[in-house]
Amino acid sequence: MAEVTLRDVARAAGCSVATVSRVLAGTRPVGAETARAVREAAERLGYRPNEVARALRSRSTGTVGLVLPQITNPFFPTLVRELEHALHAAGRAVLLADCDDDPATEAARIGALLGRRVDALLLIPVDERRSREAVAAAAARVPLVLLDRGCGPGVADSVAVDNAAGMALVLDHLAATGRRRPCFIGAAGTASAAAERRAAYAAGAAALDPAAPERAVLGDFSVEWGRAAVDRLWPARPDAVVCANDLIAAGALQRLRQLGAEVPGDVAVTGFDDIPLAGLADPALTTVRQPVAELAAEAARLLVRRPAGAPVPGPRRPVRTVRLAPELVVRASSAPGTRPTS
Amino acid sequence: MAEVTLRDVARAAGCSVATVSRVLAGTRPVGAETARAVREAAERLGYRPNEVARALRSRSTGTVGLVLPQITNPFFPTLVRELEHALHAAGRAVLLADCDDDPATEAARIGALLGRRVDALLLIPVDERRSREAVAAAAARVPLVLLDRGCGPGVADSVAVDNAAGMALVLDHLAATGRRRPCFIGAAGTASAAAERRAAYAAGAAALDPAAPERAVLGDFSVEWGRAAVDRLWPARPDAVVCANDLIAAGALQRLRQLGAEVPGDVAVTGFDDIPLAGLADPALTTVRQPVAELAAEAARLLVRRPAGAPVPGPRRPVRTVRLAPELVVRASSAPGTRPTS
DNA sequence: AAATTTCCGGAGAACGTTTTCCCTGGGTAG
DNA sequence: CTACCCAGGGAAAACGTTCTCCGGAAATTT
Repeated sequence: MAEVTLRDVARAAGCSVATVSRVLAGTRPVGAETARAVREAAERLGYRPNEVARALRSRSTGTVGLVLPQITNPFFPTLVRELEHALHAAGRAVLLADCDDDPATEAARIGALLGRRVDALLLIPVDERRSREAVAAAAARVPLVLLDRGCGPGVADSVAVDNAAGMALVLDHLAATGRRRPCFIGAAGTASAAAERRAAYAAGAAALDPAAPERAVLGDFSVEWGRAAVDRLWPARPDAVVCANDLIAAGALQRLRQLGAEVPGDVAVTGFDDIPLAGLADPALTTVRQPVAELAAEAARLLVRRPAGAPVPGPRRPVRTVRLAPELVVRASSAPGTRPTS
Repeated sequence: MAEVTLRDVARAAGCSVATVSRVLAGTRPVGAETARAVREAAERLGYRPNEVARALRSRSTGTVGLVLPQITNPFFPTLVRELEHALHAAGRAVLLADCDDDPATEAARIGALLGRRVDALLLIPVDERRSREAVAAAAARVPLVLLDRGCGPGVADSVAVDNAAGMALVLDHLAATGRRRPCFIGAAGTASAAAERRAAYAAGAAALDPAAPERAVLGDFSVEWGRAAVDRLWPARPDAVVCANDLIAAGALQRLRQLGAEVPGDVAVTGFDDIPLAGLADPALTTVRQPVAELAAEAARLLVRRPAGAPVPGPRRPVRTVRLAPELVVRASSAPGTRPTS
């Protein structure tokens, strides 16, 4: 009653467990009549295979660990959603681990997931440097794909948006709409997204006008920092504030308006990521949309397409890195200045 | 190399697998010297117990399924975070399932989780009615706690905020700050939160002024609906717009300002849930904060505190329902009207 | 001193699958 | 007619734990 097993089905169908297993798994041809009887019995008894036993025997749990820094970071939920769907479509369940933005908990969670014998790990590292050791160790035991952020060269396969291209889109757009004195509010961390975006801004701004002084301040990826940064930058009267992500941009927008600046009249503001908040801000935020669904699909593909054989073939297999193209989403916050250099 | 098992440790320590198991699990006293040898061997070989085998034998996976309607609903991430931490602290891993707001996928996901032999389910039902069947079936097989939303009476244990109390807090606050002509933007769904909040509003508004006409419109829990609803309500010139959640409130706020209404001068706006967006809106949103951490802790407690014995004792065990008190968070959007009934 | 209990340790049976053998019977090729 | 092969089926060995017996030695009681 409590638990219908293969034995019960076999007994009811009048054959052996082996046969039942073969019918249900379709691993070997079975006589038509027997197959019918088995299926009928399984149906009638309400047989549900025990995934745990299956996992033990076949050495594969059909489970993927998803490790992220902080689920409350508004960029992650949509990513998690896409990943969950992509993986479920591939018949894999998702074990979720939230690291509270702390490398130590991250290492602990990774360890716990490995103990649970996940087939693979999908991981957004907390910190480029301090996550490296745990990530490398995990990658040696199980297929692992890094998402959104890198973790040092050659550590593991990774999928991320092309941050440089995204930043270039922003700068081109601003230049095309007549902005000449941009500034940048970035994040100081070693997280690769932070580094790549600020490097791309620096490169792009220099290309636009080599003579212009580069105005950039660095903090973290938060609304608070966006507000604070504006206080530092506004006195220089930039005509565009380029932010390293949407949260910063939201904070900047808020503070600019408090200071009496008109957006986009006096100053344009741009973000990065296109989190749901971006469309809701007032004015709505021009930003760079990450191709979240493609990111997820690509990550799932990398996980599954691990060539058969040992889970981790050679000591130094080639690491695959996928970069996806972002898309510029132009909204009100960067509309051409209605109030020219008056 | 690939996999260190109890056998290996036993061989290295010169004893039997049974002894090793006992030492490591501490289930029975073992000689001091043997224990030391075992621990040393386990440490040296880097033994990590295989949770799958353990699960098969002990009929408990140490795993909890977390089923939610849509992880992208901004109220859920913080809840997920707290749940993940609470469960991890109890030594349980979290299997995540996103239902895409569809009862059919919800049923499928529940089935998949049961196949994976989760020890328990934590579930936020998609729909009060259409989720009932699947939820009841699941509750018959494994401990199940409903979160945030109910699913019909007597189906399963549940934990949620006291929506009526929250709505009362809002109405009291509005009355105390001189608002006299409130209106309500609610959600029509059968989700229990929607129903409870609109009932509580109706009750509270009638209590304040039995003669006042009740102005309420119903849609869904979205920003778009908030915007649309304002177009319907604003002509009546309410001095307060009470919204069934923060998303609606955000939309209402936006539209009101587009229409030239001053918030909070002309009209106060309130939300519900206190999602991160609430503090970021302009003006910041007065709302009802759900005690998310307590909700999570209580849910975890209910799951674990299932009395030993059969997972589901009687055919009709008493259902426990926990209601937690919310807290009013007063922000700018409901500051006392600076522009009286001029 | 004998009888009983306590303590420590091992052998081995589960747990529910999958998979490797092996067997049997009937068909086909030589 | 012999030899071989193939399809269909069963017995049983894994997978890595936990846990129930059981046995012997030491400690305690009678």
